[in-house]
Parts: sequence; C-alpha cells; structure tokens
Amino acid sequence: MAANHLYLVDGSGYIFRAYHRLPPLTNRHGVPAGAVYGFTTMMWKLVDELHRAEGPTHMAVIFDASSKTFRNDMYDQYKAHRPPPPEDLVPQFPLIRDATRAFSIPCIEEVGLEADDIIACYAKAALAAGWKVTIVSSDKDLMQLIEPGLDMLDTMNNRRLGPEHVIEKFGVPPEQLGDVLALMGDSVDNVPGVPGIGPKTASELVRTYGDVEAVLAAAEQIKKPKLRQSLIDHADNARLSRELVRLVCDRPLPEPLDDLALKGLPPEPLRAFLEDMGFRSLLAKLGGPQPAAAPAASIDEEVDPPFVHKDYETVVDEAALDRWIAAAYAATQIAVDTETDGIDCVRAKLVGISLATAPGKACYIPLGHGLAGDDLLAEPPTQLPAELVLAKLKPLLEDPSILKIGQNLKYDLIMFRRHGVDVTPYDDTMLLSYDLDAGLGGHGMDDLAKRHLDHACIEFKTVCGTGKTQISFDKVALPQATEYAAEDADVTLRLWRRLKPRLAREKATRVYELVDRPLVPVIAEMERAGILVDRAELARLSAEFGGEIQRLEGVIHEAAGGPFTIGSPKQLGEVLFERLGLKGGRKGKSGVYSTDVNEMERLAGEGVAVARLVLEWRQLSKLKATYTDALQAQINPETGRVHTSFGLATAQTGRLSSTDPNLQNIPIRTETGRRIRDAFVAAPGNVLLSADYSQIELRLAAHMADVPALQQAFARGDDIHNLTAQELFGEVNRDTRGRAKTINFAILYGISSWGLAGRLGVDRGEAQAMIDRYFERFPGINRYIADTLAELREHGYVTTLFGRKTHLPGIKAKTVGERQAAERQAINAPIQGTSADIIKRAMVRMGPALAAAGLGHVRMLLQVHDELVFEAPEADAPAAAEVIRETMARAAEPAVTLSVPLGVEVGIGKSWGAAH
DNA sequence: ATTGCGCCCTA
DNA sequence: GTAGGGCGCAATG
Repeated sequence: MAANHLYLVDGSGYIFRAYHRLPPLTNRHGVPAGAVYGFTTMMWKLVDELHRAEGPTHMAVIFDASSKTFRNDMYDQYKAHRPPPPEDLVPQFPLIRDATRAFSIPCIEEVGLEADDIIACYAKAALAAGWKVTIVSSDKDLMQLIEPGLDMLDTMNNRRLGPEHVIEKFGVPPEQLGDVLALMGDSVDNVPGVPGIGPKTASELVRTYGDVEAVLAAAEQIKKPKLRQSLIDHADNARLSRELVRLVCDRPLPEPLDDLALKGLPPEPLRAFLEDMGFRSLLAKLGGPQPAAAPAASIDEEVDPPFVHKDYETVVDEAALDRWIAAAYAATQIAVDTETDGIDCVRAKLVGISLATAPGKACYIPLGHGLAGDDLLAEPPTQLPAELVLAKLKPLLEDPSILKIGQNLKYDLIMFRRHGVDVTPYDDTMLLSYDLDAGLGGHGMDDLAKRHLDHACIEFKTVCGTGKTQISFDKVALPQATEYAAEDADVTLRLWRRLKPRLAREKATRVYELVDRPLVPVIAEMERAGILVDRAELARLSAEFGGEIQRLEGVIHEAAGGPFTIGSPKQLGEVLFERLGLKGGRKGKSGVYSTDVNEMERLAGEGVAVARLVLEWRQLSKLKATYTDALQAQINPETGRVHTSFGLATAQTGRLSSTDPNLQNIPIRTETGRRIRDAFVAAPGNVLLSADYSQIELRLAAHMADVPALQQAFARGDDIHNLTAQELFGEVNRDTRGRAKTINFAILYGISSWGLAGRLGVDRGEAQAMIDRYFERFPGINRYIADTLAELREHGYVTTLFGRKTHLPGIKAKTVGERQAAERQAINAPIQGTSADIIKRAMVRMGPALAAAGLGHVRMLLQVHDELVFEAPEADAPAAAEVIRETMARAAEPAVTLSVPLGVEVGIGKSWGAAH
C-alpha cells in the first residue's frame, strides 16, 4: 500500500483566482456562481484522481475564518488596506463551503488563524506521520513550506511547484523564502518590508548573508548608501515583517488527520448540490437519473480546461500532420500562429507553425529548427520539410469554410503570403479586443491572456533569453519550442471564444467587419512594399549636419566658458542659469531647469545669442540622430527599401501608428527638415503620389456638431480659419487668422481656457471670453460637447460615426485633473477616430478601385493619418490620382452621409517632398 | 542592460 | 488642450 497523500486546498485563495479567471456566470437561481463552478470542477478532478499514484488519499479545504488574526495583535496595519471583495463574489463564499461539504470533504477554519497557518499545521503533522503532502494553491507565502515530500499544485496552470520553482522565482530555497518575503514586503497584505528593497535586492541580500537578522547585523558594511541607510532606519520593520510572514505550525489540529480520508466521488449529497446549482454537465458525469426540465442557466457554458504544456504535441511526421488537419476540418475553425527567426516579418524566416483546434488541444510543427550550439557532429532535429507542410496546410488555410484565428495576423499573413498561401477567411483576436475594449488596456497576447484567462503566457525571454545572450527561435530545442508556440495558438483560440460572441452584443461588428479586419491584408501589403529612400542623399545630409553640429558645439562651449554636454538638459540648465547667471530659470518637478523650446525662445528674444545656437544645435542633432542616421540603418538590404511596421491596435482612437522606423513623423515644417522628405523617392520610372484630406477633422467637427455656418463654409470652399477670424474678431488679417486657427484646433483637442491662454499668450479671462464667443457663434459645438460628455458618463466610452468605441475610465478618477483629461479626450476621440475610420475605409477600397481602373500595379506605401502615399509608373500617375481622389472623398459612404464634402489634394513628384 | 525623463518630430 | 514614436542622458539594476 502506497503512502498516504494529503491534499490541502487553499479555499480562500482559490476563490479569488477563480473569480477573476472565469466569466461572470450565474446559476439557475440567478446568483453569481462562476467561482463556485470553477471550484466544483477542480474538486471533482482532484477527487477523481484518487486512484492515481500522485492522487490524494486524504483531503481538506481550508478557509480563513475571520479577518482578525494573531498577526493583527503584532501589527494593527496588517492587511489593513485590503479592499472589500467584489459584490458578486461575496455570496459565493458560503456556496463554496457547501460545495466542499457536498463532496463529503471537511471544511476547516479556525478563529484567529489564517488559512495559511492551518495548512502549515496539517502539513507538518502529515509529514511527521510519513505522509506525502500537496498544497493546492499558488500563494507565495505557502511556498515556504515546500520540502521533500511536500509540493504545491497550481490548478490554474496545472503545474506542480517544487523547491526548484522557488529558487527560480526568488533565487533562494524555500527555507530562506520567509526572509526574502520579509525584506521585500507585500503591499497587498501591508507587510511593511524595507523601503527600496524589491524582490531582486531582497533575494541577493538573503543569498549573501543568510537571513534577515544576518542582513541587519551586516547593514553597516553594505556599500550602496541608500540601501544601507534604509536597512538601518527600518530594522524594526524588517524584524516585524519576518514574524508576519512566518507561518504558525504548532497548533493542535481541529480535526485529526485520519478523518480527512477520501472515499471517492460520493453520489449524495453531491447530486443534490449539483441539481440545486444547475450544474448539468457535472450532473451528467455523475450518472443516474437526470432532472427533467433543463433550467435556463448559463453556468454550463463549458469552462476552459487548465493549461497543460506537456500535453502539446510536436508534429514531426506526416500522419500526425494529417490528424491535425482533419481535426481542423472537424472543428471548422483553427487558431494559427507562426514562429520566425526575427521580428522583421519582411526578412525573417519561417521556423515553425502552431495550431489549436480546441482549448488545450494544440500542436507545434517545427520547420526550420537548427542546433542550439555549434556542435558540428550533432544532427538538427528531425522535422517535416517546410514545402510539404505548407502544401498540406494551403488548402486548409485557404478553405472558405474554415475560419482561421490569429493574434496580430498581419505578421502571419505576410509570412504565409511569402510562401504562396493566401489565408482566408480569418479573425484576429487583437483586433477583436481593440474594437471591443479600446482604452481598457493593451491588446497584445500577454495582456489579453492576463485580462481574460488569468493566465501568464510563457515569456519569450524565458525561451530565447535576452540581450546579447538572446537566441533566435530556430535555436530553441523542440520540447520548449512546442510549449511556447503551441501555447500561443491555444491562448489565441481561448481568447477568440471569449471575444467573438461579444462583438454583436456590444455593437462592435460594423467597425470590425467593415474597417479593421479587412484592413489587415492591406497593411500587410504596404509593409511588404516598403518605400525607397536615397541612401546617398541621407549620408550627404548626415555629413552636412554633423559638420554644422560640430561648429555649433565649438561656439556654444566658448560662449559657456567651457565644454559641457549640450544634449543634457540638466547640464545645459546649470550652464545657462548658474554659470552664466541668466534670469528666469524655472525648475520642473525633477529639480531640473526647463530648457525646452519656449524657454529658449524667451532667452533668445532677450538677446541671449547662445540660446538661439542651442536651438539650432538641437534641431540638427535631432534630424541627424532620428532621421538621416537612423533611416540609413533601417534600409532592408534585400529590397533596398524601408519597411515600417504599422500598429493596428495601438492608438486609443482608432488611428494607426508606425514604428521601426516611424514614418509618420518625417519632418516637413522646416526647410532643413523637408530635405529629409526629399530623400524618400520613387523607383526608377515611377513617381510618388501624395493624397491628403484637407482639414478633415474640422470638417467632421462641423458635421458631428451640426454647425451650419461651418458646413456652408466648407461647401463653398471658403478658408475656414478666415471665417472663424471674421466671426470672432470682426476682421481678417494675419494675426486674427492665426489666433482663429489656434482656437479651431483647441476645439478639436477638448478646449480649456487654461490651455488656450497658454497657447495664445493671453490671460485666462481673455481666453475664456474667446471660447464663449466661439460657442455663441457656432452653437452646435456647445451641444456636441455636452452630448459627448453625457455619453461618456453614462457608458464609460464615446463612439465615432462608425461605432468605434474609446473607453475612458479616467472619467471616474479621484482627481479633477484626471477627470478633466478624460473629458478632453472624450471630445477629441470621436472626431479623431471618425477621421481614422474614414481613411481606413478608403484604404480598404483602394486596391479594388485601382484594379477596376486597370491600375492594379499602383502600390499604396504609407498612411500618415490624413495622407496616403502611393508609387505608380509615371504614365499612370494622372489616372491614379483621380481614382485615389474619388475613393478618398467618398470613403464615408454609404455607411455615413456627411453634411460636408471631404476635400482631397493630390500631389505628384519624384520624391515625397516634391509630391507635397 | 533596462527604465524614466526631457525634449522634439508628425497629424 | 488631442493622438502617436524615438532619441540621448542619467540613474537604476
């Protein structure tokens, strides 16, 4: 007979995690029961493993009896800052106790003791009796108990945690963990710890000195001054923390060990409990007669199984591949992810493909894995040939009846396109999240897994390392590669099951189907195309700027009376306002003098010559470092072109973003800067076309706020800033037009008298008077602002004309500053976002429109918010210009009919600068 | 080697 | 007052 094996379930810990992991389900009484359901299925699984070698023979579920414990006698602030549990969780606490009793398993709690302490007492007693022990929890405090014969089970991720896990996570074995936890403190439990010491420092100190007392004894010798002082100042807190995290394990057991024996799944009273809760699928598993009428309960939506990385399959033979393809056809949908040897999807090589057909059912098909080291004798791992796999997958990936699901599919689409596969139809979980939850957090897979699945994905760096020790994915051994890659597909599929049903319910279908999803292949093609830059011209500019920078440096250093780092705002401020004794230096919150362009312009206006020189130096340094130098380095050696990456789910408002390099901030305002734009050129025989919407946001504001005066002005083609100047100031000249333009922008940005005053250089009263006059002359604006803020307060988000949402949780913030910021964002987001929707629709239609006109070879290269850049054979440019103009001007139709025309200006030239 | 800040480029 | 990305510096680890 094998040794007894006691499972101690941390009931309190489990319920919180289950609550956040599972959707907010209710049972047949309409009572929230998601966490209860999760708990019940977990208990079922554990009890069912009775016959297994590692399975339980004895079990108990431990709860916290009260909020006050002996630790509060030691420290009255212990757990003092805990917020009360969420409202819909409270009624689930007693139900979880009911569930436990339904399994005929003891619920154990003890006044004055925390669940952790009771668990510790039972664990020690069982170990002393020669039993094995498993603690079902992922609480870091309980990890102190790990020792031979005792492990922990994290049922959320289905991982067993042993001493090596503690060492990996905290750098010390379990017996020293209490010392590390004490030093680092815990803000949730309000364990004070020592200020300035986090997990890293705590671990290092304990590794060096042994325990808290030894660290404190050695405090005087510690090199780092801040750390030394903090240890000395907070020695008492360190000792107190050590006691707070120490688990009590010497109390008498509330129930004897033998009473915890497990007898298997008891049909009664479990059946009664399941019936009462309406957990039908579990009831069915229990067997026997079923209740007649199926209650209208949502609880039996299948809850996802835990993540079991070892269950993922590495596909290295044809039969296995065929099996997965068959499973995909049977499921009618499949999550797909590609692994490559780099970030740059234009250059990177395909290394493997992962698939998932159901939650927990995922595989990895390695294609291009080599060897980790450079062992010349070893053979690369056995893999299927890439051509074979792609040929077998192609019909599936292109099958119109099978939905392909990806996370940021743009990347994978480019990868597959390069291998002759056109993936269709598809869903993108990143975009689903973006169109449902913009403003509520990131949309990367790690963010989404955390938010929706309470799951921490395997980090890329734990597989591939970081910094100079980083390896590319093809060097990762197959077992780890499989766990990482297949998990991505598994997570993607689970996310899709959560997000897709929300789309229609939350009215995000239109923007997803009509705007963002169809944009993916369009953007993919733009990135693949890239844009040609004249490397020699950039190099010439770099040299020229470099020479001028050197010259300016000499003059500035001379004027300053000695060399210093001009690029350091700290040093520059000290030179100007201390060494040179200039007046009016304003220090910011970090104690550094402000040296920004406003401040330097002020000094220059007061006759300080060096301020003007510094501004020139700054401009040239910026242009050289950010543009002429950096862009040369970004040229793809294979294509000779620069391939930016457009972010589809980055901006809160629906705009695109551009990185690596950012081609949406190429200079244009200054003459020197514009020379950089001239280095963006068309390929030989071609020209660049630049098409931009003129004042689209003001036009949209005129429409959305329904301001007849502005609408008529746009319809007539009048200069809108002149009109505004006439209305506000009664006369039109350079000065009033400039001020009117500033005010027009201020309206779009969510006006405040304070901000406008700063911009115009007038006092707040004057600014407010102008705003009042603006509202009076254009009354719709006032109403738009009021309606938009009402929408925000009611729903927590605002919407564009196409239904795109921007959530602004800041509206409920504690400080007025934050709430006002949210209000300004709310006024701007519908306008900026509608503009983004419109140009995206133009982009989606552009390919077909050009193709229909026999201009299919005209390539769209860039988008800069209100501008599109194309490359076309010289002879086709005039015809292309007309198609582009039409497509952009009509892009809102027919979904939205605007009360203003959309003006589009098209320029043609050999370079981007010339096309403007 | 990463991180926050100040500054500055775009629409 | 809106929305982005990226550089160098200086302080962290």
